Amino acid sequence: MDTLRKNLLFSGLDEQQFQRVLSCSKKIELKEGDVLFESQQPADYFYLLGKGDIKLYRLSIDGTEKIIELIKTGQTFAEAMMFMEGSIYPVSAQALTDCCLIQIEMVMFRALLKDSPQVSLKILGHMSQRLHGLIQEIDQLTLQNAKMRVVQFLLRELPSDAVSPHSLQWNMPKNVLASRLSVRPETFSRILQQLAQEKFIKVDGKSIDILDIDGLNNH
Amino acid sequence: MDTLRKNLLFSGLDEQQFQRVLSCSKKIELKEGDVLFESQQPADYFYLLGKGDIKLYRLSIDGTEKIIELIKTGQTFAEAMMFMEGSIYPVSAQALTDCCLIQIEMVMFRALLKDSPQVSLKILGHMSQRLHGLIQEIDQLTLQNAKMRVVQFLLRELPSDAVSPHSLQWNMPKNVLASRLSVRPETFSRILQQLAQEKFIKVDGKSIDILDIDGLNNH
DNA sequence: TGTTGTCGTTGACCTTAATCAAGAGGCTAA
DNA sequence: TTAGCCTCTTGATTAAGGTCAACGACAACA
Repeated sequence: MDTLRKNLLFSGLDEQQFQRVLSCSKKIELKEGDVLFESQQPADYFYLLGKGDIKLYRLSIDGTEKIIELIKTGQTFAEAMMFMEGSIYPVSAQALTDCCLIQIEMVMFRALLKDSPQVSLKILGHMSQRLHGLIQEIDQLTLQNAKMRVVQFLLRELPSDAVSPHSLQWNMPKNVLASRLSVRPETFSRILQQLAQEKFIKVDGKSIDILDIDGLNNH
Repeated sequence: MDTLRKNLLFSGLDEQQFQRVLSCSKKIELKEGDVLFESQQPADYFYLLGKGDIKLYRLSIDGTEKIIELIKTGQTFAEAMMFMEGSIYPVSAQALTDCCLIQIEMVMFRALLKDSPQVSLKILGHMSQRLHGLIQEIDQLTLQNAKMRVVQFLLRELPSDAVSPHSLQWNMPKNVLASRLSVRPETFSRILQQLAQEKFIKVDGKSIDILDIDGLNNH
């Protein structure tokens, strides 16, 4: 429950309010592969991920999966659905690794917001950011090609003060990254190989060395 | 200023609060083609469209335009950016027709929110919906092909109680619709023609008759 | 130790929709 | 009226990326 206290979202709360949040929270553990919720299910809870990785995704009719977002330790998710009439999850959530998370009742939390404008504003901030991110996503899907998307993705994974060379590492399979980027695994592989040939990166299993950040920036 | 009073967003305000909103609002008029704001510009205002049509769009480096959203009379827009640090517009806005709109100062309005949790909740609701819409958009871009997108678009333009046949009409050029759907005008034209051949619709200039709603629903 | 399964890569081929090019129709302005 | 400019459509071609199939690497495991 320490994770909860530390999360920015709740930092505007006084002790009493925080206790109220606690009282409608519950610890949840997931094994790798467990499904937390599915798209179109009623959205009664939102979550704070304490440990592990979660993927948010949508399925098409023919079963194809598109990962909308990868949630990492410390992030909250699904809180954006709290305010819709009907309020169903627009995505499904599945654990990529063993996870430990905190489940918070939306109804209770929403009630709390009436007394606490600061928290409302914080959530609004979160949602603005997510909105911005989604617009950027649409941008990339429509105005840029697959290679650009991969490049942008790599650049965004870098800390802002990174200098070449810099090493990146993932603990999830490459096809997950591919889906996140809306590219087939085969294409993802080919693009990485191409970037390696151009001496921008060096691929070695699940880690990628970024050799030339500036080079990547100019396509 | 009557438009303002009628908008749902402000319906939770008492007279005094409403006066505060008024005091930081201004009426704006645009001619067709006028640019209201551009992407990356500091976001100081949000807007309520009283009359006309506005397009929100992004430009790629090579000048290609992708319309993110078409705003119709009565809608508010850009209010989602109110809560970002830095707070810049993620899109550009241009008038498709002569417009009449109300500009509201974000700083002032944001201050108001601290005293009025109901309005905060309303805005949160709005943003949830927009978020949901964007996710659906990504869904359509990645999990569906161009024809499906057009079909979904047509279906969504129908009022929920519509029965076949039903006539739809636009006052904007077809290439605007095409960009909204992330399809080239040529492709859009071909798809409409194809749907017409399949007897699902009948195209006549700027109006389209939907002949078979059920047929469209099953692709 | 081999067996099985997953993951990643590679090659050959195919499909979708973009691109390029041309022309038809409509509207406005001179 | 014609000229010029849009918008829209249609046809031919192309390119990006998806699909399919095969295979090697590697881990888990009996």
